[in-house]
Amino acid sequence: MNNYLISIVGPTGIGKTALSLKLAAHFNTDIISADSRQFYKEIPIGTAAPNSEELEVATHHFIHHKSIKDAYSVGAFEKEAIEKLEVLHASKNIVVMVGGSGLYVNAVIEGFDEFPDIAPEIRGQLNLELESKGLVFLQQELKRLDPKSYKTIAIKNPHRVIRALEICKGTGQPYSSFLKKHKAQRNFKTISIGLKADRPLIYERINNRVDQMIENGLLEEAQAVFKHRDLNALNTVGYKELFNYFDGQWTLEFAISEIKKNTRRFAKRQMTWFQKDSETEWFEYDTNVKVILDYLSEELKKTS
RNA sequence: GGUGCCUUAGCUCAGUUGGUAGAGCAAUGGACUGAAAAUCCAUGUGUCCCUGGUUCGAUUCCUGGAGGCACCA
Repeated sequence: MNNYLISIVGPTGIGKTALSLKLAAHFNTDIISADSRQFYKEIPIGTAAPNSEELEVATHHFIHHKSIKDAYSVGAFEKEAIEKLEVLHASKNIVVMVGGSGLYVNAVIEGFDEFPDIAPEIRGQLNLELESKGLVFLQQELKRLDPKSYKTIAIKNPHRVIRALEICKGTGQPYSSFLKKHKAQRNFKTISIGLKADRPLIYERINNRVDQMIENGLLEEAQAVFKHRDLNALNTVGYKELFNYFDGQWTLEFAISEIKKNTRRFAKRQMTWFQKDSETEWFEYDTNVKVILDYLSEELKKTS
């Protein structure tokens, strides 16, 4: 018997959660979340995590399983998600995955190359050097330690440069030497479906959803985590803007309009990412679920 | 009603000693191997408010008009 992962992708606010619930109910299965911010239990409103009613429709995994204070990464997620899928596939041959974090979706479907764990102090040190000596200095370091990566990675992107350098320094070997670029062997087949809509409609839905989040208590939620604002988990749309309001730098009105703008830009980046995958079958956001189920049953027949 | 200033990209404004123009923000396109809701890259043609005049040529100078702001009545 073949095992399957039905992966739902698309921009934020388009209705992925609602579709995932319908599919999970139909196939009587669990939902794996691949959303890099819904992991955190302290920030459910601003991340549009499924609410308690929705969480009861199906068993969810990787929702609210971490604290904003936990260090977490896509590598750890890949490992946990694959382990979880092994367990679930033992009793269910179909599992639903839903999430808007392209890198995390890829981690599960295709896997990454293996990298040794690197002591976090190395990255801390590199970030200090970025501030004191500048990006050009780090670029030259990379040129010396890993000329291949120097040529291939986005050299103007500090995160990329620091990531490559931390591997070089932490392992004594070039970052590029770990990149094998082969897809991981998975014990399941993936069927990827995407939800789409016209740009103005997506933006309108985003604007409305932000207003709804404010009504639902986003300010209180952000206030409660304000003192942890430096944590990476809170470098998140909906929080970082409100922190500027709490600071007195921005008016509430401006902060809210910035949240809307940054969410729209985020949605655009998600679309750019997901469009690349030619395996994904795209449906209009309001497609009747029957149509999607028909497509899925065809695909399940085809590959079994 | 009078006087002065203003009207240029979606917004806020530069600028052209007359040769049809450029910044910031917004917007758009893209990248992405353990920070990813992160981070980074690329992209600037618009009746230069309208009208007539001067000129080889006017967004720029002049006349008239419209709208805005300020002050004086």
